[in-house]
Amino acid sequence: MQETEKNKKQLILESAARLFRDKGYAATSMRDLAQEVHLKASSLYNHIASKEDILREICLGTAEKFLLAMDEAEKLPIPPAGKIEHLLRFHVKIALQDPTSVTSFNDEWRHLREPFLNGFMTMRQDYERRFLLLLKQGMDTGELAHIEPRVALYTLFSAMRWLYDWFRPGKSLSAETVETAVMHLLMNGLFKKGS
Amino acid sequence: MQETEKNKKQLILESAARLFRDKGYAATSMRDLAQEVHLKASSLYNHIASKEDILREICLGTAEKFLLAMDEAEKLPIPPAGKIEHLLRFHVKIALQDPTSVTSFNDEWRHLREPFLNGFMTMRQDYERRFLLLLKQGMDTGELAHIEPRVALYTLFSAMRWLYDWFRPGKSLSAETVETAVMHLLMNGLFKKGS
DNA sequence: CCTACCGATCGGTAGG
DNA sequence: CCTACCGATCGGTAGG
Repeated sequence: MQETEKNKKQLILESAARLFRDKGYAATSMRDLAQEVHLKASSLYNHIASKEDILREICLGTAEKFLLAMDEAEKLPIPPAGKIEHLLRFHVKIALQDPTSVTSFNDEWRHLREPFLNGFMTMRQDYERRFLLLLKQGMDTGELAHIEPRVALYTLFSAMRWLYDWFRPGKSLSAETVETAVMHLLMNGLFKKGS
Repeated sequence: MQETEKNKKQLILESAARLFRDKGYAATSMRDLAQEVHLKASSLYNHIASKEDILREICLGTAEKFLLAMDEAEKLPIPPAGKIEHLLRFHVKIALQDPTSVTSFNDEWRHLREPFLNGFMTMRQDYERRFLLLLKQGMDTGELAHIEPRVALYTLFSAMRWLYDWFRPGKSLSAETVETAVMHLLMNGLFKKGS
């Protein structure tokens, strides 16, 4: 059945994303993954073409989500700084919603081989280029501080990585608390404001 | 000879740190490493006890460097916010000086097994606990903005990770430019100051 | 420091 | 979806 076929594949992709985040792509065996979804290793190949194929679907799927958010942000009828804030909040939200896929996207994409590696890097560069443009525009309008734009870009992206890698919202730190605190730190800095 | 013995081991550790950063610990084979230092795989074992032993030396050695910097910072005759700035500048500096070891420290430590895993985590937690205390003190004195301290801690640490992972200072981005820009962004935020 | 080799495990296939 | 199995590669050892 098409239906179950699809659900099983989705389950495999989700289990793989979790294993890749927890142990890393290279340290995750197809036998680990098979056990997770209650199959023998050989049966996985009825649903996916190869181990790399799984990583490819996760990485390209996540890249598409980021690019869609960028499309949306660019269309907003607000100044550049607002678009950037919108995107950074998206980074926080996706980190809390789908942390496993985003960790593969961030940390494991280097295990892709050509031609997928190139396709992935092209998407990533496109996102970075457009984000960089928004940063420069925000600096030109005077909304944003004049900080070397590439350094700002990578520092902002990097600042979220603990959210993907291992953080899980819980009783002691809620999703709201985290979003508020992260945004405040990145937008206004650690030092108390005042001129 | 003791002298050459030591140099060779140091060379192995440095080559391993570079391979672990570029390919990951699990994807780096002892044969990869042997080739890098012009030996056969079996000869590596005259210098090191095991693959995990290499990772352990890198991770614990780096942890010690961070703890030494913390000792220093705590002794400075300045307010807490200054100590934090001092430590963050240390994070930038070590990222530019020894990026390979710090990447293993950050990304590959999870491949350690007991009892080393526990020893490593204890050192890391000690560093985080002391950094957290400085943050809280800085907020109490009114120097630092009131941001959820643990979120601030992990966001600050995470913000540097692109420096370790893949950045190399060069003609287009010098070490000075990077340090200035990163510190400005973290201390004062992306938005232009002004009340 | 090397040659020769070990058992274990890897991703993946054949065939039903 | 499974059993049975493949060649390749893994970390590491024996012995010199």
